[in-house]
Amino acid sequence: MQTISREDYLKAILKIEEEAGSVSNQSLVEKLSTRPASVTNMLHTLADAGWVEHEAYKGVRLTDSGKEIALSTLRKHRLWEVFLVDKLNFSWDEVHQWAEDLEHVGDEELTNRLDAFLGHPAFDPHGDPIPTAQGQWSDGRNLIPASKAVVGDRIQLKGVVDSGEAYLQHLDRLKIELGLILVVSKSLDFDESKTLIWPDGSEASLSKQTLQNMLVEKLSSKGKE
Amino acid sequence: MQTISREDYLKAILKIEEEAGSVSNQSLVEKLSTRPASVTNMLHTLADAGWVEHEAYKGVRLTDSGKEIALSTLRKHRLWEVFLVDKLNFSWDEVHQWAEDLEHVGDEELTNRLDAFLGHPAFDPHGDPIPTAQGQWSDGRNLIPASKAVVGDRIQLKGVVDSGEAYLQHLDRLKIELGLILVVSKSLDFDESKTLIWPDGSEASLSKQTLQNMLVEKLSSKGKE
DNA sequence: AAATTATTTTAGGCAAGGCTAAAAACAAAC
DNA sequence: GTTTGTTTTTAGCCTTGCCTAAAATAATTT
Repeated sequence: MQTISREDYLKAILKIEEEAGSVSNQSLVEKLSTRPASVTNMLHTLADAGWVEHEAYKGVRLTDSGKEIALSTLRKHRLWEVFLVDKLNFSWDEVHQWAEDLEHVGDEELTNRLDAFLGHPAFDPHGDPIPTAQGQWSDGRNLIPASKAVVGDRIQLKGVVDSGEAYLQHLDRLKIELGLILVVSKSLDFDESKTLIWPDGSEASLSKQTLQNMLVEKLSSKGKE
Repeated sequence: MQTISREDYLKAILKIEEEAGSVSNQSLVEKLSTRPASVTNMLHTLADAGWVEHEAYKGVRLTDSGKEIALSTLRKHRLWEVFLVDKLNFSWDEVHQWAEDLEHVGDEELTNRLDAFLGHPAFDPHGDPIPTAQGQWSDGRNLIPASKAVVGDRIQLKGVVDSGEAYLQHLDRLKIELGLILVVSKSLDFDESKTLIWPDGSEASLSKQTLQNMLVEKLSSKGKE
């Protein structure tokens, strides 16, 4: 049976698998701020439930059913983060703790409705991808928020993170639309804004906020290919 | 320290105090679907924390600090119910279980932002009043949703539950505004709609949805006082 | 290879909060 | 005012998930 603690462990294992490839007990101790004995304990529980495969002294791997739970939990976490930022106007750095609680609430149905209500966002407020209901990472494996592009990059707009009305109107006024290719010409550290060059040669500076919402693909750097 | 279980007990005690005046262990056994020994146990815990006064064999009463926690929990519960119904389009009978979980998430700040996001609703989807941030029951002790009025009632609009744009425009089109006095002339069981008479003699039928959002005061029944 | 260090597991406790079964206290009925 | 029945409490046990301390196993160094 699923508990808060078990979901937390599965989510942590998933993340470490992504980041590091293999999952040691030590890595879980660090990620979860707990003790080695607690980890060993819980890994037995998770293995008994069929959510991980665990060989003593050899590390863990998620099973298919374990991965499903972990992805669903991560999905809920990131959707709730979007809710807290987009709807309740929290800043992106204030939301993690509450999302940590909210991720354990709701079933598939509630999560899908929340997803729809938020406009099917592809990334959370930190730019991390939100798994789909089918447990896929958003297809844009090659897409990044424009906020992560660097000077010199040629980027093409492939989607938006938040499809709220106000934001789309904002893009309209800037003459930004899907498929548009831009070049990053300047990047300001202090407010994380960037200056972009349009195909017609005009320039404009976009805020961090705006850039985070633009889902872009990096094209070959000074492309004339 | 506050836990989920303790908040559940405090909320249950508050409700029983409202409904029955005094709170027996037996009433808590029923309300919480638990066992007598568990109740006695928890009452000791709550008394030690200073949230209730408990004399053996004599029942419990909330202290001021206990009441504060209970009201805050109830407030969160009802606000989340409004969220689930108004924003995620659940029906009013589907939301209780999830609200039961959500009520334990978030602090004062988050709750107040949720409240603002929802338009400071005064009643939850079941017509139960939502305590304010100050722990007051919404002042309208004498106000009810129009959906609870019966045929023959003269009712006066004193407020709206949800102040969303779309709903207010809907009221406009019906020529309904604050202070208007209406008489209930007919009530249909199958869809819970009601026919109302305007002061000028015109009639119209309002949906359950619309009625639930109208906060009215019952005036003396055929009033010519 | 042997020794040292780091990691993982076992063993045994602890707190929260549930439970059953039995005892104690109150309430009602004769 | 006993007796009977209901409610509450006590006593003792269970599960989850955390902990420390010590033992066992890997990994690294010499």
